[in-house]
Amino acid sequence: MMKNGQVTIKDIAKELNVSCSTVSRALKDFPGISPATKKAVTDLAKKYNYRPNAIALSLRNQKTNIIGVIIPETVHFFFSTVISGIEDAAMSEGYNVMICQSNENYEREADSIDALMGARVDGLLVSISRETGNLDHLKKVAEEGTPMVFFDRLVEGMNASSVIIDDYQGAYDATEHLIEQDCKNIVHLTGPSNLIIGRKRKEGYVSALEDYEIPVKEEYIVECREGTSEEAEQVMTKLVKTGMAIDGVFASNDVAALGALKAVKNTGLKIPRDIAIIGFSNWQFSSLVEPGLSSVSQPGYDIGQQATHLILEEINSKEKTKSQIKILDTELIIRGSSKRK
Amino acid sequence: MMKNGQVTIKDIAKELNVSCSTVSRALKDFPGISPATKKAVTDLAKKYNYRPNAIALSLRNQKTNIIGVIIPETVHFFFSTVISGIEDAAMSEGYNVMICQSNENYEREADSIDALMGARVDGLLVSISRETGNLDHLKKVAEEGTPMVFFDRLVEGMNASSVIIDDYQGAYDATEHLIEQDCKNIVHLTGPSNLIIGRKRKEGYVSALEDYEIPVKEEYIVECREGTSEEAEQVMTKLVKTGMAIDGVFASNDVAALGALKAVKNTGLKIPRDIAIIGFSNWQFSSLVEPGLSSVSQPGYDIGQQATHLILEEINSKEKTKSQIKILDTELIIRGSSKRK
DNA sequence: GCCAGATTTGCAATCGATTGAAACTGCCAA
DNA sequence: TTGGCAGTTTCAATCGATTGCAAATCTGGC
Repeated sequence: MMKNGQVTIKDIAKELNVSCSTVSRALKDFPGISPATKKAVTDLAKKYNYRPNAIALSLRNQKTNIIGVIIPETVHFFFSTVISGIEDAAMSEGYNVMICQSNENYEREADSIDALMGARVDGLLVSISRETGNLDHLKKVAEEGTPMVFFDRLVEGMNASSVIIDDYQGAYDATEHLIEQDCKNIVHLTGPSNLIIGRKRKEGYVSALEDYEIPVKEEYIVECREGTSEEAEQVMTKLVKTGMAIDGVFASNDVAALGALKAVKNTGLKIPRDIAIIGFSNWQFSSLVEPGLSSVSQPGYDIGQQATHLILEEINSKEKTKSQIKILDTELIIRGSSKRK
Repeated sequence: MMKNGQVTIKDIAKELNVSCSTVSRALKDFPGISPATKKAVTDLAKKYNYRPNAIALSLRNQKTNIIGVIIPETVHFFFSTVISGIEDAAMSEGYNVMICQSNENYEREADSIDALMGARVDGLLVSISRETGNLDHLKKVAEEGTPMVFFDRLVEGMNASSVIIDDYQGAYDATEHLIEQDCKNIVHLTGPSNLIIGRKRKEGYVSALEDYEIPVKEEYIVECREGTSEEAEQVMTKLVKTGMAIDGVFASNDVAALGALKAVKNTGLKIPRDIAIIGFSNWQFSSLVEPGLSSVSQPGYDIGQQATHLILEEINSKEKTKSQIKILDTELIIRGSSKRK
């Protein structure tokens, strides 16, 4: 009966009057241990519920079997699916996951990376915060030779593997879908303009219009800086009241799309008959509102899995692997808010 | 310029031709180090971005500064807010967090606990899976002296601290609110009956009716087994069509409440005038639907914070602390779906 | 020139597990 | 009696940081 802490090899060795080496080898099925000793050791280990001390192993092997994750916010549905994918992939390969959320804050992101590096994680999966402009903290990681893979948010200026969504294509598909529903005057509600994903989505929107020879007008592209439903509702209400021709809305996220949906409803116009609406990200609520909100689904779970596979590959290969960018496809989810035909 | 891994005290010692002890003491501002040596050491440490190896410290101090978390699923909004609370509280006290999701699976829960114990976490925060009946894996943890705190899901038969929600009171408040809005015939849509939280909510509903001397009728209590919006919509539509008097709905979760909301709308009845509706959990979408869905908010973030504070208390106290159960209050969130006055 | 006393630094053990090399134990044969 | 050879087991070093205690170095005074 022990009172304090978990048993160690030493405890077992002492009780059996053998050396630590013998216990270690007995547990590992090494040759050169007599069957009697082996049985005594394994029995006692089982009785005391012996677990190898991962800390000691980490120190010796210079390998922690821990993957560090830096993520903007765990409470976003999308990110929580990513975490789920990371978790599953890591666990099935015998790795644990240490998660730090940056709360979209640069300071905290840098501190978290420091903490994870101090913990000697074998690799880092990073989705940088919106605020992050300075890349020094990331460059240090690379210099010190710790593998790093970015997900969801591409970082320019770092030669590292990344797993991202094809935001451009997703936006193109969404816009094309509206065009196919006979929309000719499509508003694009963008997110904050400093994120690459926002720019890519705008590009997709523009390209689709151009390919269908629909003029791109600046006044149809409106920024929703805060990302709240209320903001989008106000913006959209204002647009409708100007009297400009509008028969479609492509919002760069579902929250904004929902705001637009409310605004349109309130003005008495019918969805999708008068104005068709589509969002981006396929949030949980998107299927639940009335009418169901069309959206572009991002495979968060897949992103997590693929990013984890990439980092494990880098961790397990001796020489430096060539960095690669995986671009995952989005999926168009069509619901009532945009289906006219 | 190093090519491989992070610098250690040894590297610095070698470069300056002093011993490891000296470097260690210089970095820790120990007395008895000459100013010149101290400066040389700290300068070099800074230059090489030296970070103490947490693994080595953990081994020596028998303390990892890591908190292990077992959670059913990270993708549930509620749980992700809990994680956020845990993360913030832990980080502010210098702890890291290792998260494993059980996916509501007993085997995986047991494996995860083993992994975390192997990693020698200083304490465990656990929300057990729905499947978990056998408590052996948890009892082992307790025997080995690792502090453990349960959250959200109470575990009967373990003498451990817990942080939970007052489901009974939340349900009581919701029902009382409907009564105060002059509802006299209140339907209760329950979740699957095997969860404790479901039973507690039903009890709250019944108590409120009794306290206001409203007869409790069995046909007004309907189970929604699957927990989907569609199921609730069907159930509710059927109920309304029977012609029984209904002027209020208390659903034990927001998804069911939303289904009821759709059903009522489709029958042409007005919300909240004809039928008032309130749900439970205050999901993200609840504020976004039309009309806004009243609900009972569960303080997930607070649960995470409080659970973390409890576990840190246990970790930092020498003698065994008395286990305590914290019951956090829910908050009634009143929106359009139930506000008649 | 030498020693006391003060200042500064190094040695060695520790934490738990692993592993190459060395050592020990039987046992049989020469 | 001893050499040799398996079959077992132990020794000692390692990983990185810390720390009590010992040792080295320096300073100044006589």
